[in-house]
Amino acid sequence: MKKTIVIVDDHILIAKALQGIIDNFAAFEVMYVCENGKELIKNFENSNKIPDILLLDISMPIMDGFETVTWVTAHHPEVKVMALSMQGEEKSVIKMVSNGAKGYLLKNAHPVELENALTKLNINGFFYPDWASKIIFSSLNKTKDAEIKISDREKEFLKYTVTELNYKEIADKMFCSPRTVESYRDQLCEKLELKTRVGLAVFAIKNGFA
Amino acid sequence: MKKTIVIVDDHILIAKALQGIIDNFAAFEVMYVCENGKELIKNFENSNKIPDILLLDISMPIMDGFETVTWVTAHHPEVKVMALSMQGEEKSVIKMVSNGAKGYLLKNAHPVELENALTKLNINGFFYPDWASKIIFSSLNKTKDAEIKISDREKEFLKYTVTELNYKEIADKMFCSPRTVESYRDQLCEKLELKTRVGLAVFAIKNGFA
DNA sequence: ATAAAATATGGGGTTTTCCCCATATTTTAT
DNA sequence: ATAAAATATGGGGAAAACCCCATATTTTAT
Repeated sequence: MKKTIVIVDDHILIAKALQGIIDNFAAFEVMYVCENGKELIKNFENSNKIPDILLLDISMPIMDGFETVTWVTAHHPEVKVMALSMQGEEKSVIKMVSNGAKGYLLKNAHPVELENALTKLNINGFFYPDWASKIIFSSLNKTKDAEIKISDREKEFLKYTVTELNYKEIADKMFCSPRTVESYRDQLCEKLELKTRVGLAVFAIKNGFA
Repeated sequence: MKKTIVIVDDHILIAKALQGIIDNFAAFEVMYVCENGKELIKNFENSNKIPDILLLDISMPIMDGFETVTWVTAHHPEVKVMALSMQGEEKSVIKMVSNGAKGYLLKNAHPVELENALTKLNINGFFYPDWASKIIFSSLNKTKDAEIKISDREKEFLKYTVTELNYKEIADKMFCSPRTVESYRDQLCEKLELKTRVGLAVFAIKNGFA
C-alpha cells in the first residue's frame, strides 16, 4: 500500500510538477494538491482526504506554511508535515520545526533526495538535512537571542521606521509624544544592538515588520 | 520533430519536476536543465546543445535571469526565451522583456497553460498573458520612470546606505570626500523622488542593490 | 505585596542628515 | 565641436536624529 501525500503550494505549476515526480516513486502517491492552508483545511474536513504526509510550501498568500503546520499539528498530529522552501533561512526553519514540522527540504534538492527524505520521514518519523539540524541545535543554545521581545507599540513604530516620516510625524500617527517615539527607537536599538534608524528600517524589512 | 527546451532554475527539484511535465507534452521535449546562467553559457559553447526554447527562472544566485536573457539575446537571438517567475512584479517583467524575453509565465500557472504558452511562443514567436501585456504597454507611456539610470558609483553608495555607517565613514570606504557621498545621496533622492536616507535604504533593499 | 520591568514623557546638547548655494572636470550626446 | 549632463568637491545653515539625563505610571513577576 502506497503512502499518501498531499502537496500545498500556491504555485500550481510547481505543485503539479512535484506530483509528477512523486507519482513515479514506488512507495508514495499524491492524493491531491492545494493552493493554500485554507483549502487544505476544507479538504481535511473529509476524513477520507487525510494523507500520511503533507508537503508544505512556506510562503503562501492566504494561509502560509507557519499557520498551516500549526493547525495541522493541533488537529491532525498523525500527519507528518515536511516543509518545502526556497532558502533554508534560519528563522523559517526554527519557526516551522517548533510549530510541528517533522521534515525540511529545500527546493534545490535532487528528486532522489526527495524520495529519500520521504522515506526517512515515513520510517523514522522525521527528516532533517544536516544544515537544518545544525540550525535547530544551535538555536537551542542561544536562548538569549530568542528572548528579544518586541512590544506591539514597538512593532507599530517599526512599520513607520521604513517610511520617510520623521519622529514628530510618526508621533502624530501613533498619538503620542515625539519623546515616546524616540524612546521606542532607543529601546529597539538597545535590544537589537543597532545605532541608527537606518539599521532599524533594515531590520524591520528583513524581519517582516514592514 | 519535437521542439527542444532547456530549463534554467537553481531549484533543481523544480527544474526536474518541470521537465517531467514538459516531457509529457506531445510537441516538446527537455534537452537538459541548468542551475544558473553560467552553466547555460558553458553548455551553449557546444552547438549541439542549443535549444529552440529557453525556460528561464529569474531569481538565481550566480547569474540571474536578467543577465542570462541579455547574454542569450546577444549571442543566440534565435533562441526564444520564456521567463518563469514567482510573482509578476512590474519591474521584473519590464526588465526581462526589454532584455529580450519573448514570453512570461508565472509559476502558479496550470500545466495546460504551460503547454499553451510554449505552443504560442513557438508559433507566434512570443507569449504574454494579459496581465503582462498590460504592464508592458503601460510602461511604454511612462518612459520617464524607465529612464532612471543609476551609475556604478551610486550603486556602490546604495550598498552602504543600508548600513549604519555615516556619510563620513562611507566616504572613507569609497575613497572620496564626504561631500561627494552627499551628492550621491542628493542625486539619488532627486531621481527616485525620495527625501531621506531611510527612503534610499528601503529602495536599495527592495530593488536588490543591498 | 512589593520590586522590577516596561511604558510614556520631558530637558538639553552633540552629531548626522538634509538642503541651499557654488565650481571644476569629465563624459555623453547632437 | 560644443552644449548638456554627470561626476566630484566645497561652505554654511536648518532640521532631524542621536544620546545623555530624569520622572510618573502601568504592567509583570516573585
